[in-house]
Amino acid sequence: MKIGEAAKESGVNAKLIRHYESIGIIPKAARSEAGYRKYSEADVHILKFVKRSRALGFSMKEIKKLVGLWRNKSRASLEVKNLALKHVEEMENKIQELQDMVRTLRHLAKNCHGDSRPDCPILEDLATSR
Amino acid sequence: MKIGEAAKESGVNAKLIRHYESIGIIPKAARSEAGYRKYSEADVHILKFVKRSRALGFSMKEIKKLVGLWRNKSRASLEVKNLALKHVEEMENKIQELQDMVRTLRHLAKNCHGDSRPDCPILEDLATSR
DNA sequence: CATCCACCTTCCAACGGTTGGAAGGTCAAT
DNA sequence: ATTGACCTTCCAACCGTTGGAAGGTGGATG
Repeated sequence: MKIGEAAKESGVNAKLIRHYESIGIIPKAARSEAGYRKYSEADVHILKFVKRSRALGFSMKEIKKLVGLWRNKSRASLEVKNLALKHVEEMENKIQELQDMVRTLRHLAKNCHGDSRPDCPILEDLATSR
Repeated sequence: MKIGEAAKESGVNAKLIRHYESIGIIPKAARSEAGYRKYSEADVHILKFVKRSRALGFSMKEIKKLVGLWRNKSRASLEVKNLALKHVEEMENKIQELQDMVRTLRHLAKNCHGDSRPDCPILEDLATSR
């Protein structure tokens, strides 16, 4: 399988596949005589694994670990679970941050006329030191 | 006021102040004879405005607009309000995304022993095409 | 006056994750 | 023989921030 087909199969862009290889997320692909990268079904499987991990918000660093754990059949599930829960915690912190911002901005926007007049509580807030 | 003092006053790092100037977020600072940037209280005020806007999650592009609107006394509050509400909407989308990921991962983690055994529903999920 | 230190200057590069382009090689079909 | 679809590598961009290197300036000390 050449990279284009592996891309189609896995749903991961060919460019991105090369990138993942270059940063060591996935193993270096075997090469054909002409120098083309060759992929097996197992390789495609890894790519799908990476894609799914990205969709769950893991960083590339975390994914590197996850791929390692996945391929190591003697891993402890504790390690995976801790990685996942740490990630969940980070996402929850991010959510909290965003919600705070949304709350503040919604409040400010509610008190803003939103017409052709220039006075605007949003700008007033931004311009105020706290 | 030199850049260090302006940084302390505004809470914006000196390095970041230069960066903001270079990308046109804030006007080019006046210079002393030796070439040092000089800042007024008004400049510090702009820096605080930018800082506060960042804290509310606005992108630099949006902040550029906001600074422009703030300094333009004949602006319409509608424009500011729309900018703010568009930003709120984006943040709410992001929150939704994150919540979906958290929900999925929490569910997977709950079914994971989290001990020394290797079998792990989290990895199984990641390895499954959908 | 010399020296020291804290400050300032510019320029260049890195982080993460992805995407784009340029310039060129390879392979199959027309 | 030429086209066109694919592949290769390398380099740069996005965003916002931070870091370092290499050098100039200002004011206080010895």
